[in-house]
Amino acid sequence: MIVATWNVNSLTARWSRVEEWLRAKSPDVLLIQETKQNDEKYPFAALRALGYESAHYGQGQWNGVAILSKVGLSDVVRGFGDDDAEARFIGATCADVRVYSCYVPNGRALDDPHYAYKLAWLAKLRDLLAARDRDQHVVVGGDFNVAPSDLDCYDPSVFEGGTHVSEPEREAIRAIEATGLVDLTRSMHPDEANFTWWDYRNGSFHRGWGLRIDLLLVDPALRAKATSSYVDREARKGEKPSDHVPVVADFAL
DNA sequence: ATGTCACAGTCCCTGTGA
Repeated sequence: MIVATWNVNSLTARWSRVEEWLRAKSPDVLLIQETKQNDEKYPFAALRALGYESAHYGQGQWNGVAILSKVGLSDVVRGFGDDDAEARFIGATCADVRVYSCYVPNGRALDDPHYAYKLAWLAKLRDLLAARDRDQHVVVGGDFNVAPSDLDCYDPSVFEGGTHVSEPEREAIRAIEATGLVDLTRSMHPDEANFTWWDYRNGSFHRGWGLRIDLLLVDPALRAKATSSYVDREARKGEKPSDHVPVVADFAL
């Protein structure tokens, strides 16, 4: 079973790239972040024609997360069941694997209220995962907006005093992993940076100024069944790319 | 370090978010 996660930075703007990528890679499950659409605009029918059922938690202008599946889609949950109005979290069961698509808040700056919101959001995610059914495989994928270690950042000195690399953010990721989850890309490629995002500005992609902030966290038993994983940096090239690229994994289920 | 992209509304430019 092939599972991927991709922050598309507007499914409206990215539709032709997403359609092309789905045809080329044919993942069984794709976790999408930043659809920036409501349900009325979401391409349910076009995705069905490609063989995918969809669950979407949309918000219109900002955020928006989705789960696409060729292998079943049931028990959908949207959000954490609290009063958070931002559409950043959706879960479903696909082929007996519990999957979650996460769009973690950016944080903006360490002294910005959005940073406290980010840490609180990550704590809510940890609590949900700590209470999960341990008999079921789980994939927690998405844009975490945190580079878990210095290897995941092209130049940590540039980010000193900023978000994405701060110790509280990294501790929040470790706390999520401590519920019994493995960072799949890092586990399978311990020495490669494997950046997943490059700023649109400054020619960052061609200069190699990237971060690894898009993650697939899986339970150890599922990690043992992983046969391959890769970051599809080809998706950052060509016409109208997202600033993020897909992270893909194959499991022998 | 900020050279871009996407969005909505003020609507062909500007403010906001990333």
